[in-house]
Amino acid sequence: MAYWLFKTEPDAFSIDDLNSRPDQTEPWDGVRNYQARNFLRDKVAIGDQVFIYHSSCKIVGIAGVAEVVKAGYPDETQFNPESNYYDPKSTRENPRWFRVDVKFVEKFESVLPLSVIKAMPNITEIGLVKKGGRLSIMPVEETEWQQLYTTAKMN
DNA sequence: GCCAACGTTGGC
DNA sequence: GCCAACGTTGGC
Repeated sequence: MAYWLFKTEPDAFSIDDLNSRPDQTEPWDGVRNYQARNFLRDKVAIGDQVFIYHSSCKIVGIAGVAEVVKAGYPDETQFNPESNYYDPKSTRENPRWFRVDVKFVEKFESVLPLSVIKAMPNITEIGLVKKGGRLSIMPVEETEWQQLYTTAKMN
């Protein structure tokens, strides 16, 4: 089993939105970054654990946990001219963009803020603190996952 | 295939 | 709203 972090803007879709769905699942669509695409297409597997990260909001940080319930499959929005995520260069024979489905697992009582994550001395590999923190789908090492999870639960 | 220009992300 | 850090595009 692997660990991941998915970003979302809570103004558009938050962990509470995920939790409030009748079946508590959601397709993670609209990712249009090749590095993130490669993870979604090739690496993310059923049962993997996912930190849900809130970005571009008052308190940015890790808000809770989800679990992958469907591995990578073509993102239908790329074929829809009406969609914001439409990509005219993508074909059904050779889809360019992929997505996965996740289900709600838990919401932390308080968000683990990015400022705290950055101040944790052993958290050095996660994409949040590398590459300018701009990747929207990133792997999390198991040792870092454990530390982040424990810290989030203490808050 | 290089690289400048441009667009986007995202923390602050 | 600013701006730094990236990613993408397109001319050559």
